[in-house]
Amino acid sequence: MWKRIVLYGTLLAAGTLLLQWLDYQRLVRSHIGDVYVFLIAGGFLVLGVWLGARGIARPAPRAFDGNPQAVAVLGLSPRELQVLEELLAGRSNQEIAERLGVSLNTVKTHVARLLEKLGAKRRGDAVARARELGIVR
Amino acid sequence: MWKRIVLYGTLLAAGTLLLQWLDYQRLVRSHIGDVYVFLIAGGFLVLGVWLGARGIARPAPRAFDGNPQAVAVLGLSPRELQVLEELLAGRSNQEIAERLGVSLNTVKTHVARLLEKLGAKRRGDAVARARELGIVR
DNA sequence: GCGGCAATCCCCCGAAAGGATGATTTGCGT
DNA sequence: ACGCAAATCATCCTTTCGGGGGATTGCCGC
Repeated sequence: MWKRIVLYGTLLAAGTLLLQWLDYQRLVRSHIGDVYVFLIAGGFLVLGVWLGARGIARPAPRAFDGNPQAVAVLGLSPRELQVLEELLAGRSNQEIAERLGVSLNTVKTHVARLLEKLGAKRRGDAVARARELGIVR
Repeated sequence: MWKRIVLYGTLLAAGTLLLQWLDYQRLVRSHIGDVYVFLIAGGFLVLGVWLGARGIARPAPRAFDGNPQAVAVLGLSPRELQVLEELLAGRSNQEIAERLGVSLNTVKTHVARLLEKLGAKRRGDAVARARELGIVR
């Protein structure tokens, strides 16, 4: 983050210096000054396009943060989120139990709580809702 | 497309006129001219950011095709694809039967064929695989 | 016309999933 | 020290899924 700010700041400084230089040139030969004005405008336009493309377009492809807001509102515990990931992968309760190193009964209670917290009647339903809420990808 | 070109052209022309005016002002009161230079640079920078954000970032959210290749290779029938969509939504066999206007048994056979064609043991597994293959979103 | 295929429906049965509770342990904040 | 939430495991019971058959209809290509 700071790296990018420094980068952009440097670019701005460079652009400013360029402007100063161009301004000087323009004062010396004032007849062709309009050319430099266009160069300045074009240069900053290109710079802006570049910044916009990689700065603003970055968050456009949807950053999957796991949507902490929704998680907090629903009151999903860390363990339940883990189980939710397993559900997303289409695993059975038994598989989840083995992968998480807990008993089948424990997985069943976690799944049951996920179902009620997400307002779902089936595990597939829970996955679909979680995806809509942006909790999982 | 032409609409946008005309729009951008108009914006450029307006910016040029602004530049001309600012240039005149600068010549009159040459001491505060640097302020205008910064305004010009900033204005075009903002314009460029705007253009870059909505022009270049446009093709980023790529279209979803449904991956006909994978469907053909797996030999998935149209009806099976319909059922697959229902599975993605997390619906039960009974719900799917009602929504598609067929019997529960029919849905079960469709699901069973989807499972074997997708190499899945559970419906959730089938959904996960179909998503990986790009058949569904 | 016959073979193949998609789509439809049926039955049986075992396995998986879900609902309803209850209980224990552990860590965390007041 | 106490209360609370999370995590854990359990039991009993019902519903849903999935696997194994089998069967019919309609359409398409050879």
